[in-house]
Amino acid sequence: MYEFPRARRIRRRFEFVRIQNAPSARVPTRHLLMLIRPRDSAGPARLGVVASKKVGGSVVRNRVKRLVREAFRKNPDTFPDNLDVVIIVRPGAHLLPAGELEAQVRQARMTLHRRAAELAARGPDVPR
RNA sequence: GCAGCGCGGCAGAUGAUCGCCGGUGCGGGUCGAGGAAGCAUGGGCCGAAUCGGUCUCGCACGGGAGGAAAGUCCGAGCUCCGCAGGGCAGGGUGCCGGGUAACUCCCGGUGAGGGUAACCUCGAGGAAAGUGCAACAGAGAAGAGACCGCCUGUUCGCUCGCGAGGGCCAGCAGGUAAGGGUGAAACGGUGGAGUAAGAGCCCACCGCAGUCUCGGUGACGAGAAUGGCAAGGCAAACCCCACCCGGAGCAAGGUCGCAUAGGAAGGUGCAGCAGUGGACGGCCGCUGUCGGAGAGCUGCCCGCUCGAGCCUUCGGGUUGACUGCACGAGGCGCGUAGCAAUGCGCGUCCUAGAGGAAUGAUCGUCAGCGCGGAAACGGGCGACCGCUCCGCGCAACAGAACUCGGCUUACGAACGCUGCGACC
RNA sequence: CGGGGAGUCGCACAGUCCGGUAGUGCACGAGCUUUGGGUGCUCGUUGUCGCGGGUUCAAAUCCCGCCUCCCCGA
Repeated sequence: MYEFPRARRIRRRFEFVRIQNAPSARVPTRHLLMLIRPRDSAGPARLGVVASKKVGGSVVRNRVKRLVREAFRKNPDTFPDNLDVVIIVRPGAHLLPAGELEAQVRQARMTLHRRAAELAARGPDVPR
């Protein structure tokens, strides 16, 4: 149930670039910035995490990315199907107490679903 | 308790649940090869077992970051390019001996320097091969120098004295490196003797130099007699001497797949002669020779080889997969040689391979350290310490990207040693 | 991951090879010129030479070790 296989990750550079340059919607939280865009083919939501060097050294970046993936994995109902999500990590996220990052992800659930419904109504492939 | 020094080792352990990565095995799907049996029967249809590939899914088993994985500062392995020969550049290293695949590394020693000590630091060859540099200050900065001073002679003047003669100021000629002053540095140091004043001119001690003897593989050390001061500083200035060094890097390189198409612009160079073959000429091919831009010999030159194209810019395509890629100068244990670094022998183990990039998350339990508190217990003459329990806090630096050997930098607790202080 | 380059007044750069004085332009401040501003002229201020060691009498410069930033790549 709570899985995170390769099929649910964004793994190509051009995919990252396309989502970041032309996102369909942006959902911010205090320490994260989520960019979403409809998937090319149907399926569950896919995730890609971006952590720049502003966030910290390689140890800090890897740790934050793991925490974000864990939050994505444990809350599959937060992210609607047929979406690509790129989460950009903001500096300071690694200093949060345990569980706080996951709480931020859960808080974004309503917004994500509303935006996804708007996109479905507007029709596919309408970049913002 | 405070301050400091050092070295090798460690880098929390364990359980549950949910994940990630790759490996092995089994099973399902898929693709390919295969062709049994059957149907039909001159070419066909249908396609089981079995084998292999690949991705995907499921299950099981066992594995999954570091001492620095970091900085990329050295050295190697490995790969490709280059390699007839000679010369010149260029770079690196620099006490001695040993270790090593190699090193700018390590170990042991010598010398110099620092510290009360534990201990630490050193690019530590050559300045009598040559060239160069030393601002400012100072009289003088390299085999120099007389500014003040000291001393002698002499001239003029003044002055004391009855006189012989003396004193002072200034000039001139000379002696003098002891004193002052300048400087980072002033051509041995201290003391004595000596002198008009002085001076290694002479003497003692110290320093220095080459010689001899002894010890040591050697750097060097110890001693002896001699010389009689001559050789100043800087080579992380050029340099000399000795030794070493091709260039690039796993985005190296290899295999497969996909795609584009011999594109455009600019610059620059050239093809002659003779022989011969295609029956002959044009034309083409081959051989020889003259000329020849350029290319190669990964810095340059000589020299050699090739030689009709070469150079620059723009434009176009692919932005995949596998391999290299993990058994190695390998780890651990024991023995052995050695002061040690390390070598040798035997046994044993297989121990990460990702690719927007795995090794994680949550919750317990037990350890570790610090602070505070507590009744009892144990040790000590005592200051006090230990043990137990409770609460709170802390738990660093940091993430493999071809692989090793070092160096450097970052960092937690413990351990050993040195000095000082307080208390008993 | 690998290869290369640069750090000097507030800004942009010289000086570094071959060691002794840190300089130029803009900016800034003051004065003159103008009714005032601008322009022009004169004068002036401003530096841990990225950081820490070492060599030297003396270091921006020579040597070593760090830090930050930038560029390149099949």
